[in-house]
Amino acid sequence: MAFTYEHPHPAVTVDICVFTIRSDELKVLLIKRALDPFLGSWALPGGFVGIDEDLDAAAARELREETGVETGYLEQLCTFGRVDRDPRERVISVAYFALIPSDAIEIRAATDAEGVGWFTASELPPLAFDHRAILDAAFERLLGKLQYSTIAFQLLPETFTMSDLRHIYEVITGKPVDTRNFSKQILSLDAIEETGDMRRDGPHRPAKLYRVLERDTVRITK
Amino acid sequence: MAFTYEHPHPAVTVDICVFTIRSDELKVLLIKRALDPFLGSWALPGGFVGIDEDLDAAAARELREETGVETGYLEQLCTFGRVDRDPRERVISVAYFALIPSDAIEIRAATDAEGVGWFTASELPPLAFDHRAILDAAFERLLGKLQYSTIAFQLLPETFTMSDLRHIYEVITGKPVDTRNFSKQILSLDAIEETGDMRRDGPHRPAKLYRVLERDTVRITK
DNA sequence: TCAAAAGTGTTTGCTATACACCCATGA
DNA sequence: TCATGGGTGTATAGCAAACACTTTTGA
Repeated sequence: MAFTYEHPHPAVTVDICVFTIRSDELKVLLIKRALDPFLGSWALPGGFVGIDEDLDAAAARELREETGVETGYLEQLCTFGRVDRDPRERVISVAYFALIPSDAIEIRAATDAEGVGWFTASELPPLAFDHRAILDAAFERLLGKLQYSTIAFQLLPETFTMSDLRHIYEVITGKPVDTRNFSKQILSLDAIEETGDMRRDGPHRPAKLYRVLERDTVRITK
Repeated sequence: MAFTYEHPHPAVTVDICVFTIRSDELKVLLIKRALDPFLGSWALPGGFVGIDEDLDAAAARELREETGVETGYLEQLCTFGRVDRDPRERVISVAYFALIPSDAIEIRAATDAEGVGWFTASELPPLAFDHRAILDAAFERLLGKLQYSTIAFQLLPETFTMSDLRHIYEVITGKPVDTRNFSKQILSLDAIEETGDMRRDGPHRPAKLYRVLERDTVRITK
């Protein structure tokens, strides 16, 4: 089957930067390319946008196919369209930025089977196409939004401690965060509530468990 | 001539939200459509991306063709790709956001000749396609960046007074701005300098003229 | 001399930061 | 009882906001 147009049309793809926190590190989902060009290279998950598929839907589909995560935070990042970014044909890629809770990753992507892997954000392998530039833009967005929105909550499991949350900030910014100021500031947002339960996990005082009030809303706080 | 692909390809366009300040109002550039669909409707300037043309270059070309402005501030806004946004075929549009100084508009677009017009941002006519949503997103971006960057300077002519600059803020936000706090705040950015000249334009004390130090850089200030 | 906009400092309140000790538990 | 991380309050500094009068000019 062939599709013919009067004027040349570029191909349009979505590429998704999927972040999560695991083992005290910010992780990025990459897949190993099974086709030329860049066969064998690591790359962002993504693919062609269906001709009858919305952009967001295409990104959500790819996210689901690669991680098994149905929902999760997804926002459009920006569009990369340099003429020479793909050696095959003109490809314009709409990049997305996704965050998923650390406990939501299904086995498919969590195991390194089938050329899918989670990489520490600061230790990435060489990437195919301009995917390194896309990831850099995504990380910058993440770092920015951390400061003025509730975006970090998207990385939390159902219940969590104040330390878990503080840890997310510390891991992403790479800087220690003052515990007293942090909990004051977070609690003043009225965005989380105590579950009433505690977590006991070591030779120390148990930690209060919290849950996020509006799980699927990211609020601007400043 | 025809172009054939194995899989269906969408068309890709750029649409540009061009803002300027004139007559104490925020103005938006619109063009009257000369073709179906939406023949006779007002729409954002824009058009198809050349198969060998970068996205930014396509946006700059459209800006030049419609306003006669060679440079000017241009940034990618976001990409609109709803399946049904164009009744003809699948069209994905990369939206851009442009600011031009109030004195830089060439006659071509400044006169209402050939179905090109500057509209007050708060009094827009019905627009073709999803262009109203694109403009809303652009205005939101403008309002946001006004607060934490030097983006407003892009709307200034070569030399200007402190009142001119304050006026830009007042027109865009719709709120009065305190003159004393404003000049303190602006001067502390070290982004403008006095030219040494004054502007005398009425029965009142003359105003100092300033110029922007780095005309083509937008700096994040917070 | 009057009307109109330009220019300029200080006070106040709030937000952000710095900082240290006791608590509850498991081993 | 000791080591470990959890939990909490206060004092200070820096930034943002409120606020009014004098200056210079053209008519």
